[in-house]
Amino acid sequence: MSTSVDFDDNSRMTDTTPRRRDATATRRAILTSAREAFAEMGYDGAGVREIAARAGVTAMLVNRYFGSKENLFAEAVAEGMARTAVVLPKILSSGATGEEIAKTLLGITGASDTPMEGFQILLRSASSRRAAEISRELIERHQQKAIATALGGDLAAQRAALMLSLIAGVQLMRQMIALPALADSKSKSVVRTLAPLFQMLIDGNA
Amino acid sequence: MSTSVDFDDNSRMTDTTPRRRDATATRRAILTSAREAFAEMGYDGAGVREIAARAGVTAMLVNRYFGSKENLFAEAVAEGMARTAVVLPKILSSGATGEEIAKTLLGITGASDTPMEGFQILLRSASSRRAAEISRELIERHQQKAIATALGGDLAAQRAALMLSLIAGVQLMRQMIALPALADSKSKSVVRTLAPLFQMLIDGNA
DNA sequence: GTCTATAGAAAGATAGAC
DNA sequence: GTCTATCTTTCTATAGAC
Repeated sequence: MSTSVDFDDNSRMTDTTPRRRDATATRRAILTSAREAFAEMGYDGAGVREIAARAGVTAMLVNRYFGSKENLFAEAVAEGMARTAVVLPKILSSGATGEEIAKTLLGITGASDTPMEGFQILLRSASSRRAAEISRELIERHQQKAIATALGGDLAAQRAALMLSLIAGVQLMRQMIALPALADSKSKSVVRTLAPLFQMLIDGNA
Repeated sequence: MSTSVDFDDNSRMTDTTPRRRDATATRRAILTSAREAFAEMGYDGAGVREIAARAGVTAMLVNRYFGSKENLFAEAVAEGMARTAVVLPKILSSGATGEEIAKTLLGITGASDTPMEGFQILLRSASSRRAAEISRELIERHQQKAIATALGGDLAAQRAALMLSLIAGVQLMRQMIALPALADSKSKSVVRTLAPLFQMLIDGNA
């Protein structure tokens, strides 16, 4: 590298400098963009071009950094699920009541941008076989085990799985399908109906 | 029968006879094929070519009979939901217990071809905005009202909506995500945990 | 009524300049 | 490290023969 240092020193010759040249920042921007796009439009709906455009780069870089769309999706789901993962086990481990869980759930499934991004990606991407596999792995590792531990008692795994089912179902019907009875009606009356279900899953049945 | 066969009689002029020439049967075959394909692979995953091939026709006829893929999907969801619709309200209206519902649900979400095709299409197609709209309309009209009527009592609409949420969530986690705690473990222990939830939605809470 | 053939758009991924 | 330009495939939808 002695004599041919002519692209940093004397930048007169090759002065292009197309962008900011920060690999980690670019990678991070793509991943964030992908997380949002997948949550909004699902695995099939979100195109690499669009994800790249949101991140301010070209489609080529997506494949350069992540190899393929599938790999990008796996990382996006992992990050989304990691974010979501902190919410539920936390409120459970501190001995929350069914009503508190119901309130929390309804509070974070109303707006469009939510802490439930992991589940949203999952729901919007359930069509893809590969996406389902990736999701199962992540749910099992991050969500179910943490919830089952927090719940404790008999049949903790099943109760945790059913709690996840109920949460996913509510998010689906309320946020994505927008079933009026859940989306439009007063949160309070929904909480009243939903709370005892969570309470029963917390307590376990004799 | 007897003398008809005008494509056999004067077959000298137009002798092609490419297929059987039964418009309603062809249309019906396409619709059936579409219902299965959408349930299996979702709106984006199922291509018109593949749907047509399963029905034994070419892709062109799909658009001839249904105008577009979106219209075809709408009809397929409608039929799938109508089939699913008869299951739940029926067992509810006859005063079923939570345990009976739980047993029924687990019985029809294990196999691959199920009476829950309507929900399956919905879950696999939740990525599509248009699919969600179509589904909401159909769920509201066919499922929720029937269930709410069968349930009766206070907050019947919310209770029905939550029952649908729970059903959809269980189907999602058990059949599509294949969460081991729900998919692999003995049905009996899952029923034991699930039954009181349904019972509570049936009774309504004081 | 059904076919073959193809138009036209959009997808994911790659090559090579700078 | 990032770009432009392009390859290849796949999709929905249409045109026209029979």
